[in-house]
Amino acid sequence: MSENPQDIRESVKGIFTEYLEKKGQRKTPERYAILDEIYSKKHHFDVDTLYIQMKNRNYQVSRATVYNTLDLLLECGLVVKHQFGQNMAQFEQAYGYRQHDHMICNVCGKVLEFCDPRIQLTSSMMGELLNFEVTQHSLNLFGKPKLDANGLCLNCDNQVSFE
Amino acid sequence: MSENPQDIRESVKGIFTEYLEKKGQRKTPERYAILDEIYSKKHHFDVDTLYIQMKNRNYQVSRATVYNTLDLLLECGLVVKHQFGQNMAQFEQAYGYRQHDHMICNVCGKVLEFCDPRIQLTSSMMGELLNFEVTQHSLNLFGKPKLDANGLCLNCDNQVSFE
DNA sequence: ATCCCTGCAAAGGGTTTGCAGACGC
DNA sequence: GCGTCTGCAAACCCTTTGCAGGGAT
Repeated sequence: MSENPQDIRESVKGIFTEYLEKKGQRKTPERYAILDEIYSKKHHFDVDTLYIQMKNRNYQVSRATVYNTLDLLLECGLVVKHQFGQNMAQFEQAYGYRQHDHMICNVCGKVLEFCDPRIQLTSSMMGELLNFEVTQHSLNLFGKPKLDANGLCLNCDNQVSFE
Repeated sequence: MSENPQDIRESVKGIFTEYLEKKGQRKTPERYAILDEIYSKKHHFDVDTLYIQMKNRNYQVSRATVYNTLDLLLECGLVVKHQFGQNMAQFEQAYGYRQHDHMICNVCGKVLEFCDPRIQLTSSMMGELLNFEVTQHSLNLFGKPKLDANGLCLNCDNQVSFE
């Protein structure tokens, strides 16, 4: 049922191709390189990280192209976008990954994931009630990490203080 | 149990005073004017709207002071901040208002509110599970409004088309 | 050959910052 | 009077845009 990482990279390439053809858009190497970079790394990223990563791999793309391609990937559902409260948008892979939501650490900004199927119930119930066809949801929990006896954060192992 | 609008405006003033004194911050007329403006209007607003509103009332404050004061109000819990996905942060009153979440219209950007107590359950359960003391949450549902037989949006009554 | 896409750099827009003068304490 | 807050404008940062050259079709 669930594909391995390499299969996923092939699958998303196929989906992207289909999408580009349907929309009459060009299949440029830059676009595929960006898609592949996204799906070869860990789940979350921001535009600049992606841009720098590709530059470090000696694959030169402009920021404009990164933004342009991300728009396409958002539109065909291969990537989702989040605004966790900072200025910078965060993105993540959307294919081959189960539905989940996010817990954001108030101290270090780290993002953890969790699942709760009840969110789906709320989502569909409220859509019905308010006359919307819900296309996306985002539940973000913000919190202070609990510390162990030594004042170390149980999640990031950093020394944190709450003055 | 629930206070009327005028009582609320007095209550928040008291809370703000207490907070400013505890933090050793000055009680400037600008700060109180901003707080009062926020609690005299409808629930949601953004920085620029607030700034313009005050200017129109001939109460001149600088944007810098608005931002500064909003930080204080966020810190003492009288205001909450949202990022609904646009560039602009949205704020809302946090005192005297029941816990709720938001449905954002993909077409017109309008924001509706709803309540579902199950979110609290998810929030506290996930805090426990992930070792966080959850201080805030935001659940945003994004959706396409359902249309009536004439293609009118059931929520905003505007003619909308989904090309 | 067409004309969309890329890369570059400049513009945009919300937010933050630096500094001088004002004023709460 | 001291030290912080305000107002103004410039700086900042992420994102978008305009334009000329290049590559997909």
